[in-house]
Amino acid sequence: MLTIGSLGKKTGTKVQTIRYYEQIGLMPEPGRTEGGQRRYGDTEVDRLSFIRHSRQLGFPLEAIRELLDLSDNPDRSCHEADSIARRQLKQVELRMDRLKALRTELKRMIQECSGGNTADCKVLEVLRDHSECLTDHDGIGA
Amino acid sequence: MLTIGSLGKKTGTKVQTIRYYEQIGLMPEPGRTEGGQRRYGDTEVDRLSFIRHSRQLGFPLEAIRELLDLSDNPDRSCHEADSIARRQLKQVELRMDRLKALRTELKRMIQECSGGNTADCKVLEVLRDHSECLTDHDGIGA
DNA sequence: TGTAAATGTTCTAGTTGCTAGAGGTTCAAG
DNA sequence: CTTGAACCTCTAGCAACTAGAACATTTACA
Repeated sequence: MLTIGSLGKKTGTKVQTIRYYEQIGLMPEPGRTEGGQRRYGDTEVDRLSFIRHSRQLGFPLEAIRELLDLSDNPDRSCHEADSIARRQLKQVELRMDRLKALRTELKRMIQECSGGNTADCKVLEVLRDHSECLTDHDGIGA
Repeated sequence: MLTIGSLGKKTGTKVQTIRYYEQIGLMPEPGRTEGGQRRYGDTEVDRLSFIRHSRQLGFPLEAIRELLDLSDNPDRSCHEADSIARRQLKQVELRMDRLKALRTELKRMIQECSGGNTADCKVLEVLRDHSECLTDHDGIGA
């Protein structure tokens, strides 16, 4: 039986985060000691590992909730899990494309820095001049 | 003189977002009509364009605040702007590296999907098996 | 057995960068 | 002069946590 702290260490999760997952129903309410402290077993270690690994792959918590659901019903079709993963891959590729464009522009900006004073700073100039760039209005690499 | 709506259209910014920037002191308080509606001039168009363009390049609002500050003081050194940009480039490259790793793992996952039922779904299996991956504990492509 | 340190508890509020809605006012066109 | 679009303020919500206050429990060691 593990304390919340050791579970955290085992899975690379902060204690507060584990409690947060419990609060939003992603982790089950665990057993408690007489004094009211949480105690965890192997099932919980596995579940939390699954969650953390999925998070590291960028899956949003709602997608993880679906995946856990699929995982709990072994007779359902694999296609659903597959399509969730595909959706996630699309997201990742989209973000990569955006970041690539950003990197290019940032590099250009930096290369042109004269090192003088800000009055003729290329960095600020590029930032000011909106027209030069591919005006991707809902931009940001979110 | 522009209304907040036309300023928004000109710069690709939602009205609420402009008010939010004002609230956090990134945009100045503009003049008002007798009825209390905001009216903007060219200065504000420029400033907001600068902000939006910087956001599209992924700069956090705090960095933009610094950049605007530099921009307002033309006698200060360009190096500060340069180093902010460099910091930002580092962030972008870090995120790209992470996303690249994620993409690889996601692709592998998807390719191995058998299409059967979830009991032997590779996607779920990979997600369950934490050991296979480069355990990047504070991971996420944030 | 006593006690102190480490770890646990709940609750609330903050983070970033917006976005949405309620409920009301002003403005510009016809 | 009316109508309807666009404005106003204010509050709350989103994701996915993180941090802190104020207190309780557990564990290790003397």
